[in-house]
Amino acid sequence: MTEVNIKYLAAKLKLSPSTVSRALNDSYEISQPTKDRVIAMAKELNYQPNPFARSLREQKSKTIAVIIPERINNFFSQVIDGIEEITQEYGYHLLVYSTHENVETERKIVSYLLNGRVDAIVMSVSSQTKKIDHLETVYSKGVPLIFFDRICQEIPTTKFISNDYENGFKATVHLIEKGCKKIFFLMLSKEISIGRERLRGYQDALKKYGLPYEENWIVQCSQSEEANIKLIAKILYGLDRPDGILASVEKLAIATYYAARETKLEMAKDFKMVSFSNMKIAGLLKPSLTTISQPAFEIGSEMAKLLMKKLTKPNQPAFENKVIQMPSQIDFRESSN
Amino acid sequence: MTEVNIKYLAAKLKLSPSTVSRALNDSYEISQPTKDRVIAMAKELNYQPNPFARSLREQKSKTIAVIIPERINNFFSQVIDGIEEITQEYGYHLLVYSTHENVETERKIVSYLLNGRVDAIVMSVSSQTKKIDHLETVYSKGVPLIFFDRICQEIPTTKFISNDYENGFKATVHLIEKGCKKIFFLMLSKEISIGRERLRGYQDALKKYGLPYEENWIVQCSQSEEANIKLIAKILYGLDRPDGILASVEKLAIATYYAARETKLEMAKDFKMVSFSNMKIAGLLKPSLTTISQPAFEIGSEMAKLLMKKLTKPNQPAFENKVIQMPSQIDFRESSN
DNA sequence: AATTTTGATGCAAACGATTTCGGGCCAAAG
DNA sequence: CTTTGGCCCGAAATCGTTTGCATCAAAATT
Repeated sequence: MTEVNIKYLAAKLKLSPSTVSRALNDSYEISQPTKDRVIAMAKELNYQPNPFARSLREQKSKTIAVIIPERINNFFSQVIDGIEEITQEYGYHLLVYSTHENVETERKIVSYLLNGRVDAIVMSVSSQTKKIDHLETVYSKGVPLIFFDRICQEIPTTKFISNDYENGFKATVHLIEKGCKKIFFLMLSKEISIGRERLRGYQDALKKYGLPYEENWIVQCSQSEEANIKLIAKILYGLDRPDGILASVEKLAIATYYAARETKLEMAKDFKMVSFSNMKIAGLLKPSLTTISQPAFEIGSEMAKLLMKKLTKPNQPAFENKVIQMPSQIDFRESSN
Repeated sequence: MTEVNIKYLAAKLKLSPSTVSRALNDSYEISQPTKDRVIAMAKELNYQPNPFARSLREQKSKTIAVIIPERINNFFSQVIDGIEEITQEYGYHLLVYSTHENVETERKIVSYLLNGRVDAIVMSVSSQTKKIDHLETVYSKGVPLIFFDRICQEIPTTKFISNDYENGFKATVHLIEKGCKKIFFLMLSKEISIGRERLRGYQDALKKYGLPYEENWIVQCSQSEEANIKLIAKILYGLDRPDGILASVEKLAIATYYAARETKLEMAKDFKMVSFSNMKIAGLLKPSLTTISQPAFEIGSEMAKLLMKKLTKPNQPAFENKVIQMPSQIDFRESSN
């Protein structure tokens, strides 16, 4: 298929393969006239270097793996757009995997990547991830690793999140100021870091305002959209029903819309809601949704910048063990008014 | 980094590398006891074959490129989910690229993939793609190629779309039956195939019902969200304003919501709208949106099945030059009622 | 004039896997 | 007793690049 390789070029030019290679890589050892000849011929024959031969030799792939829990989610799409924006400039490629919030899938994907297929991994862990030995393996193998959003605190590397604690706090205060007394907190799973931080903010806000709260106001939802709707509907039907809801992830806010519709309760009037979400059309919903949205694109591009620095410059140290917070934005809309 | 390779295994086992390779590939030439020993040792040392060495030798990468015009779009996300569902079973990897509707980016991406980096390409062309020599190059190089949604008719390969003509027709008829007399058609670009088919359906429906239509009812929008909103708002303000709108892509429907808001017109009452869209929450908008949604996941998985058949079985013929239509679904909601 | 330096290029060995070829060995068949 | 053929295995070539080292002429130095 790809007939034209370095050897072929060399034969055509009556040079040795090594000279051709060096000329193409602009080595100082090659004279300008020769370089020009080689480059001209390469262009003419439309020579494209074989990436595998190069990767094999150089022990690097110019490829980065991005692992996300789900694809149908604006936040993750925006993050990947941000990553791509930077990596494309450097000629890096992106292998994208979705775990579908499944740990087993996550483990399998990660295991595929331990053999040098990628130069680095950027990931957001699944909501079911509890045991983290597979992530420790990645780290111990020396594969550069960055976490974002759903981070894994135990691995000593750089992590990117937004100011979740602060926003959990602010959102809760906002609901309190709007008169809510019984604010429920919807979360996907206790495992995920992000949920925990947002929860802390929520709890501290209640505490600060001297509001009591019950253990069962913290609602653990599942992966099943239907089950979540049922669960939330049941809560909205309940005697002890909330007058405020803080949804820690977008999909639970959506489920709440459907649950409200089922129970014939009117959001904003019968109960108020704020959600963490990067949905673009939050303003078009009925009622429009008050959101806390993360700087997704920037998180992606910042991660990529860090990666490119490490991968393209010599003698770079390992990623520092630190958490970088990027500020979220709150947009107040009808659902909490 | 990755110390454990075939040579190392061979040394450990006091066998030759070739025997180890054969044992791992379950060759008939190797005795069962030897195979067992090798496999046990490989597992113990957690041997992972080097993908580049293998790709170099075998001239295949077990990687597929997916090129889409934008990431922040449920349709494309679902298609990729569908592709991944199948390819993951076969151990294939997905390189995902977004062109951001930019032809130049598309050309660049495509050129990266001509050197054997991927075993096949699945793509939806950008709305700006007019000249198609870069796609012809892909085809002539023999890289298996499948188009979907935004297809390129000129390349003789298999394409997947939904029944766009039919649905353009049906949607228009629906609007007519709801009493619309002046139905405008919003499209991104004349270049994209998908828009043209939908447009044909629209035109034929008008013709069938004996409704007149003006050339300027077909509105060419751009990539800029703001510009589109302004343009649509201007149309809604106009003397000759529509009482019905058919949006050929989701983002134009969204723009119409904002335009309506700006002009203080009430969708559904002052004008009706139907849109092609795979948005999950169309039902939660205000007013809820009547949509024609494509079987995105199935389109993805069907494409992947075809690909896997070609790539994993010997002596498979090239993809047939045909268009496969998968039926869309219309969901009637408030916006057209 | 003899030697060293420099500049430009070629040779050959990697990188890690697969595979062709061929070599023993042993049992069954001629 | 020779031949055939299956079975098990190893040596070495191969895929396309990059790179340490060798080469070799011309220029510079002593």
